[in-house]
Amino acid sequence: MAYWLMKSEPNECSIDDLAQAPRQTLPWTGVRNYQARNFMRDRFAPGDGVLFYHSSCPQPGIAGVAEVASPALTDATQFDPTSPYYDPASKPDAPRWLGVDVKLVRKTQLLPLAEMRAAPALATMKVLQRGNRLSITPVSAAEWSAVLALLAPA
DNA sequence: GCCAACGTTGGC
DNA sequence: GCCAACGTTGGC
Repeated sequence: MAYWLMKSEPNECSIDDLAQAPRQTLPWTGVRNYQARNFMRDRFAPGDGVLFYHSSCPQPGIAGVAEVASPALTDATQFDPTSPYYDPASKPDAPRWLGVDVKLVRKTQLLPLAEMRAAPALATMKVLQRGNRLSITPVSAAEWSAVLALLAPA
């Protein structure tokens, strides 16, 4: 079992959107970075733990816990000309981009980025490293446990 | 709005 | 294969 941190802009998809979705499950779409895609393709497995992170917003931080709920699937938005994630170079017989279904485990109180930075046990987290921009980053078992210890119930 | 950092593109 | 230019991310 592996653990991941996945960034989402709450403007687009927040923890509340996930909570209100049917079966509290949504397809994770719009990943357009090969490294992040490869994590989903090669290393994700159903049941993996996910830290749901709100980025590019007034209060960035971890907003809840989720889990991987499907194998890697073709991201339909790459073929939708009306989508901001449309990729005209991707062909239906050779899809370039993948996603997974993500299911809510629980919403929590927001663990703000500033508190994450202040926690020594989280200092190794990829998302906190200088210059990190990856929307999906691996989380170690130790980091996962340390985050859960800091996450208060909603 | 600013800016640092990074990924991608494309000419050579 | 190199590398400069450009676009994007994302915190502040």
